[in-house]
Amino acid sequence: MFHALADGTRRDIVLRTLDGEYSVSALARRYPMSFAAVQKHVAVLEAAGLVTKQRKGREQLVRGNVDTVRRATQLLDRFEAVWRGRIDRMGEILADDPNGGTR
Amino acid sequence: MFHALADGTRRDIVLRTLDGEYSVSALARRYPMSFAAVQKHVAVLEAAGLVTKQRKGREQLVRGNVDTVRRATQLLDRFEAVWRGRIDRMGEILADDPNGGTR
DNA sequence: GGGATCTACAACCATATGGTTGTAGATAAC
DNA sequence: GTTATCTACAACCATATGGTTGTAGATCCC
Repeated sequence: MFHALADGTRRDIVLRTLDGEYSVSALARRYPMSFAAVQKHVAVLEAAGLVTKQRKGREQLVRGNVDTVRRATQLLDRFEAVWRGRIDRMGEILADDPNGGTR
Repeated sequence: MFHALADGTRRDIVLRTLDGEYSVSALARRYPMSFAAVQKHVAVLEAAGLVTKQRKGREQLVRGNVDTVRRATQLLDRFEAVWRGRIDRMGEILADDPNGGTR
């Protein structure tokens, strides 16, 4: 998932498709690369669950999936929680032992 | 930055070093790979600003940088904000036009 | 001083990545 | 029916990635 978000074009595709539906070719027109390249990016995003595709006639509509974005956010929040835990423990040590950290 | 977070070993290193300080070799002992491999991961994380290194004698202490994690979180929050904007607009359309979406 | 440890970095390798072009199947438009 | 459009996928290429081993400079310990 982070890997899928690691590419700038893919992040942009997610942003666009969170804002509205786009066919793959409509997306491709917006980037200075071939249709096939954009198609691959969409496939990576789809495999990561960041977008979903829905057939509509001959075109395939791409929509961003906010639930997966939320899961990424939650994962990063857990990083911050670990950090807070460390800071809290440092506070406890200072509170328990007035001489903590000195010799 | 997302690229740096895209590797599982690197995410684990960030987690550990957010929780406490580790020398590079102390980190390396925890993973089933060579010291040099872990060193490279740390270098990638440092370049992305996700960890900082501080010399202490012959060892190099690695600390996670919560500020950068926060920036990643904020970026993802912006993704969700775009999504909310879309939903809000959809709500407005329905409110403005009772026949919206039908033929 | 001499040996052990920690780090840095280069060289190398297999595979993944991001891009290309080309071909082919469905669907829409005329 | 024929042509144009949208999509899928394969083949290919250059470069990046994640791993290895090896060498070498600092620092610590005896």
